[in-house]
Amino acid sequence: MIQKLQIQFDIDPELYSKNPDSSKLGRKIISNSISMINEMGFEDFTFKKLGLAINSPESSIYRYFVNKHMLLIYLTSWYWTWTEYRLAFATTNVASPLDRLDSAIDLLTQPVLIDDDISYVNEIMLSKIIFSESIKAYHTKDVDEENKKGCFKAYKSVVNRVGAIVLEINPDFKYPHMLISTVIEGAHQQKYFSEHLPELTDLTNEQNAITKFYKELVFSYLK
Amino acid sequence: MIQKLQIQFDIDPELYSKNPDSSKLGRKIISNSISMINEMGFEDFTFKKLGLAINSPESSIYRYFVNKHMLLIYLTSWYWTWTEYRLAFATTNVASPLDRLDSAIDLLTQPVLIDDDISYVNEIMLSKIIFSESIKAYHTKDVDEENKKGCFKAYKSVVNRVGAIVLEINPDFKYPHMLISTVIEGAHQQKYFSEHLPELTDLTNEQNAITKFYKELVFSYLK
DNA sequence: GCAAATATACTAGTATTACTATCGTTTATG
DNA sequence: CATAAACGATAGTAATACTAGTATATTTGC
Repeated sequence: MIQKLQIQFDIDPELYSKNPDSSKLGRKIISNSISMINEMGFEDFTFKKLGLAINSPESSIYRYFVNKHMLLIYLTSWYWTWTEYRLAFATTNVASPLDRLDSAIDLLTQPVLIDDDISYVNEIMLSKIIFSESIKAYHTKDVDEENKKGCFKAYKSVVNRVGAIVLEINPDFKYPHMLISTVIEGAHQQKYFSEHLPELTDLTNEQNAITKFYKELVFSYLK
Repeated sequence: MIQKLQIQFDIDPELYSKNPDSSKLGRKIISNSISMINEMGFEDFTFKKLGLAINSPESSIYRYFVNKHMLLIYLTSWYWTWTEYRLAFATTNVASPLDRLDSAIDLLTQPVLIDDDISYVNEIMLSKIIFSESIKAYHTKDVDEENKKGCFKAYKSVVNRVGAIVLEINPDFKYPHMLISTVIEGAHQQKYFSEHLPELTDLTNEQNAITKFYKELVFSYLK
């Protein structure tokens, strides 16, 4: 029998009170919160509703995360840790940095379409959450504190890794991090705009217009 | 005696319950909310606190705005209406579309530094709010409804106007709105990152790195 | 296989937020 | 100067975001 390899990440213990990966309830919290946030949006999602859905009291969920905001940070960290793994996989053994950057932009600007993991984390839904809600993870009054605790380490690491490819292509380039964070955040926003404020984008019939736009933008700048 | 011209905008009546510009209390609500949101951030700002600050009961503020979110939308609309006016002023009688786009990017990527209006709206503080909090005006579960009501008309109009300059430079360009909304939102975010998550940017000693970055990005793409 | 530790369930309760309602008084305006 | 509109004062509600305490399972270590 073929056993699919289950990806295991060590998420920084600062991000939770009790490791959700260490118990049945914890895993239920993660998988159900992903589908619930996806359905109703982060604002309408509450620990009370989650508790109802998994038949556990609110107070039990608080043992894992001090609040729903830390849960969102946990989910985003999981996503970026996983994405760095995907990036490494997609770019090793590719000699040309231009090709590697091209693959990286594909990964960063498109939501996940297939869930090839068999864990309790649905990666398609998680990536949707990242595209539509991740900005709420760091755009709050507590950013500085949370940043000190390392809440955004995984995201910064991804930006760094792709920024390094940019520097391989053009070692004198002054703004590698700005460029990559503009692409990532821009792609998330353009996707959101296309669904809710289409006048701020340019919807066409072509597939992957957002990816195409950011590739042209990046490569014309780097040449 | 020289009387400075006071700029008057008609803000869409859909955005308020009672026009704050029509009464003393209304103007106090606007000017005090701008300084309070600036000081404590939008999340910590409440109508109760505002009421205390201006010595009026919460319930009186609700007569002007159904909630604090609509007040934020009012403020952003005011800003974008004013910015379109500034754009028009900065670009009329400039023949070259390249020069006009250059001026437009200056306006869109830099916070306001001088308040030359003598009204109850402090434009320096308002522009700071736009840079740091405006994303919260449209990144909510109620976007679609609010969009239908016209809450984001002023913003879309600015994106359109600058997008039109892009098309003058390159009539075949496919993504004028994407490009401009990327610049605007990107500049806001990079400013925020530089203050809270500097690893996502490239802070240098140079002045106006963000403006420089987006100008290079845009003009290299359009050529 | 059983005691000790740990995890979870159940219930209750608090502070704050985001409103809504009512009514009396002040202020503007024709 | 009457009358409508605006504002102030007070009270109250539902929901959210927690915290506390105690009872009951479940795991684990010997």
